[in-house]
Amino acid sequence: MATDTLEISESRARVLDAAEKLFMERGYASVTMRHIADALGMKQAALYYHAPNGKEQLYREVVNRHMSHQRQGLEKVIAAAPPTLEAQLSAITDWLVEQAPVDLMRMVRSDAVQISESYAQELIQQVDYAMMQPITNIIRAAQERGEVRRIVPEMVSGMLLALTNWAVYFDSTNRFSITSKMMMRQVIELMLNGMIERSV
Amino acid sequence: MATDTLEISESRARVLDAAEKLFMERGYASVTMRHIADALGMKQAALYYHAPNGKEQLYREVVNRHMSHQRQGLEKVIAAAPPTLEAQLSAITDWLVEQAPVDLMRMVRSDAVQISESYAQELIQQVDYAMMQPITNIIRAAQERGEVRRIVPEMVSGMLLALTNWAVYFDSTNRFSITSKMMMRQVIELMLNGMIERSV
DNA sequence: GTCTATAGTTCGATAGAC
DNA sequence: GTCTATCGAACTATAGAC
Repeated sequence: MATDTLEISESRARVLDAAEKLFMERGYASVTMRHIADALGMKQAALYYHAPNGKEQLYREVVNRHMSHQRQGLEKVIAAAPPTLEAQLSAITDWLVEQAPVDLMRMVRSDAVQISESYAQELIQQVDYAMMQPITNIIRAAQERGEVRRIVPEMVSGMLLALTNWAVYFDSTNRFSITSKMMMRQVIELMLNGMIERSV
Repeated sequence: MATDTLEISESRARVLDAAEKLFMERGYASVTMRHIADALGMKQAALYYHAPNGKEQLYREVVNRHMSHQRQGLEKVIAAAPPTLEAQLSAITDWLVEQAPVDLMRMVRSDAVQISESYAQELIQQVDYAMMQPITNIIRAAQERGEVRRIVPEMVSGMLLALTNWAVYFDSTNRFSITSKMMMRQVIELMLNGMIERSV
């Protein structure tokens, strides 16, 4: 995968940056090659010098680079975090909200599907490897330390990804005076301790 | 709003049904008037007899009807559920997963935005009124009964919507041998009691 | 590397016959 | 109510000058 991604030719990175920003914000169908070219300050046809294989392949390369970036970033912040579950989960959600907002569900169910059904499956695998696995691993480790109850760890990591996406979206609607990062701290606290009043 | 929605002329309902199914599955931009006409077994031009105000207005009417449907359904199942928090939350998620899968985040951030920025704001209001409020109310009631800790209730209802959307999506990827309804039961149990091992 | 020009499609929407 | 035919706009992509 991504033989081109190895050559980060500076100008190629600029193209991928502009394409990523637009694809992730508006979705595959809504973004035209003209939009991307405009963002780069060039004409639509000139973009085909940098993306000679067309829009579809450009989207694939954007996703490949993004998932690679996520996997590396997650592994890095997890390794750097204190070895407690709450600290690690906070480090993860901090990292995720700092990245450009990504709607994983829309990517799989709307964007990837209109490229091809098989690509949607491929994207699911990429998300699994790049984003789910690193989180699942620390949940499982906490279970083995006896800190966490018997719960399917993949369920928890899926929840965390879904809730982070939602927090970023929620923040963008300006309904609360709280940042998405702070909101996720509260979400983590809630997931760890539950909603139920226990003061007795 | 929705002066036309009052006349449920049977054939109009068929058009809205077909449009809703496609819009909710693929998103506004990816669905063409031809797709909708095909689903109804008619030619693309014939669809304009039923939707004379075009694609944009058709989407708005689909959303209006859907939100009205959600509000009525939520109020109904909440009223019918046993007066305990867990039973009411389960009734809510049961209802939500039984409906056609809806990606609220994509609707606001991708679909509505390309109609107009102001329509995106309007849709946020509709989601608030139709889906957030009914759930927020029962969280707040449980807090007043002393069952639930001091948490912003809107945060909990937002989480529940996000997680239900995610569970339906997750189920559609066929990764677990568990239905989204059962998955949401476990999610509710986790949200109530937390992940932390308390056996001591 | 970027441009103009344009081919080839597809889309939303309208006109008019039946 | 549904059809055929078509217009104008927007999109992907290519060709070729500079």
